Amino acid sequence: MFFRLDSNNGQPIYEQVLRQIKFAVACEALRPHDLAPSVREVSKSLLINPNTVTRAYRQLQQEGILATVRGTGLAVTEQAPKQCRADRQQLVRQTIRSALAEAFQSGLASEEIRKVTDEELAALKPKGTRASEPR
Amino acid sequence: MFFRLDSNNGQPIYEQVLRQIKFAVACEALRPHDLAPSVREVSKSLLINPNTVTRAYRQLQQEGILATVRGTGLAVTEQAPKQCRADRQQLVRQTIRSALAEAFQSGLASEEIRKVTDEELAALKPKGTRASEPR
Amino acid sequence: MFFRLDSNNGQPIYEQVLRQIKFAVACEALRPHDLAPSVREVSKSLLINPNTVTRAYRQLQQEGILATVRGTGLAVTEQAPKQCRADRQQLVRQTIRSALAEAFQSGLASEEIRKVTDEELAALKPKGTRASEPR
Amino acid sequence: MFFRLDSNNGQPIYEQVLRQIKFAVACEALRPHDLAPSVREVSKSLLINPNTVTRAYRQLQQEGILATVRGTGLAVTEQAPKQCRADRQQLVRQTIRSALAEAFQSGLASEEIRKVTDEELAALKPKGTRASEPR
DNA sequence: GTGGTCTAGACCACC
DNA sequence: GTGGTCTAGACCACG
Repeated sequence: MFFRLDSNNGQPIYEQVLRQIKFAVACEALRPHDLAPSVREVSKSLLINPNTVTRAYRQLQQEGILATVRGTGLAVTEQAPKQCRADRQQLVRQTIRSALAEAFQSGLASEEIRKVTDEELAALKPKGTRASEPR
Repeated sequence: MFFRLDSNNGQPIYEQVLRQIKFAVACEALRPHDLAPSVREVSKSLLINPNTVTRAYRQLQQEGILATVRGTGLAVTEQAPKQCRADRQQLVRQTIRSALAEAFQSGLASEEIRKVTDEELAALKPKGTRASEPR
Repeated sequence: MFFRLDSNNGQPIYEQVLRQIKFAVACEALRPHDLAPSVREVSKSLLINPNTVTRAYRQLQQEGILATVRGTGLAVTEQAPKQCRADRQQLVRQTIRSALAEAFQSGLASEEIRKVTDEELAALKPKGTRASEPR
Repeated sequence: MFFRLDSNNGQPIYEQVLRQIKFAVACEALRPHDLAPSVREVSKSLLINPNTVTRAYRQLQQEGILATVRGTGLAVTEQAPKQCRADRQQLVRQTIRSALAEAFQSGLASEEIRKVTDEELAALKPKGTRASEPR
């Protein structure tokens, strides 16, 4: 597994791990009955404490994304893909909504917000589009 | 003063107070040499701890938005309006940027992000159409 | 608060804490908007690690029983009482069900199970009834 | 052999195996001097790790239920039937006792517990009425 | 004072 | 090897 941590962007590490697992499930990099990478493995490769990984995994269990197979590891559940895809949708929507609401509340007209959003989107796009360019 | 607190939306209370002062300055509800409402007044009307207000005011002093007038209170500085307007711009931009970046990073295509953004903006508009009225 | 820990009965400590909070809510010893005893307080009085308490409290938050009031503590939610009462019912039922199922599966006739259950209930009763006897 | 595993119901697999052997002895499906099914056989038919079966068998030897017959396998001992029947009794009793105790401790009156127990027993009965048939 | 996060390292049961 | 629990102690932001 190839995790990346953005340390110090305000997001707790355990949550970054959690999201990346969900993301992997959403893109079918992890499928039902697959084992998630072991706690020790993740903690070693990311140079973080096993407890931090455990915390992410525990929450994933509570959400029904992972389930323990004793002595074996944590397996992706059958329902996980559906749930993770839904999650991603909702998460993104929520984030955008609150950002826009904040912008709005701070007194900007919606046209201005729109303009800013378009600019930022344009600034972001290149990185993602380049992927389909010939190398 | 016309403050509103969204308790528990993740934003620290002191920061909400801070922003609203800045906002008031940006839209000229507070002008240079006006006195900011007293700590006591704010804390009583918002039912929050005076320390919290103090903290917001302290930071506003550090940023040069407010300045003490001995024996009188905290007054808005001459440079404050310019600074607050700039701040507002930058803050909003930053917030939107990171929200979009997060959306992007979570694997959505920029068209999808665009769509979601437009929907959310439309949902927000009704309440705030007033913002585009002539001033 | 007067918590009791049955150490070494197999139940994790964090879960015992969790249950006792739920129980307190169910009996209205803790009501909505009350603050749960602080992490440090509980950990000191039970001689357990703060993290263990934190874990219980975190789960109570996830279940919507408690909610953080920042810088203040963890408050019982409005919905908590209903939820805790339901929980208790369901928990007990589930425990009994699986015990009986196990008994059944191990080859006992239901009359035998019935007999054993009655005996055990009788053995348990005195402790609870004695409380209303004169001392 | 007619084993069934409830994976992930909280009971260790090795213990489920162990119990089912004991059960087989208790109901005379396995009699003294019979050979217990081989580790290989069991592990293959239940799709579990041979070590897990070995562990169950090791404990059965320690309890004197099984004994090695060199070059042949593990045979049921003479004393086994008596012991297994006693075990079963005690196990069931213990399970029921702790379930009831938990129910009690969680604040229910014994009448309520009684009611719940009866309901659950009734719900269980249909499947197992056979248990009261003459043998 | 409050909770939230993280690290370090221990011990356990299970496979 | 796996996860689960617990301890000890640190640092942070918030009120």
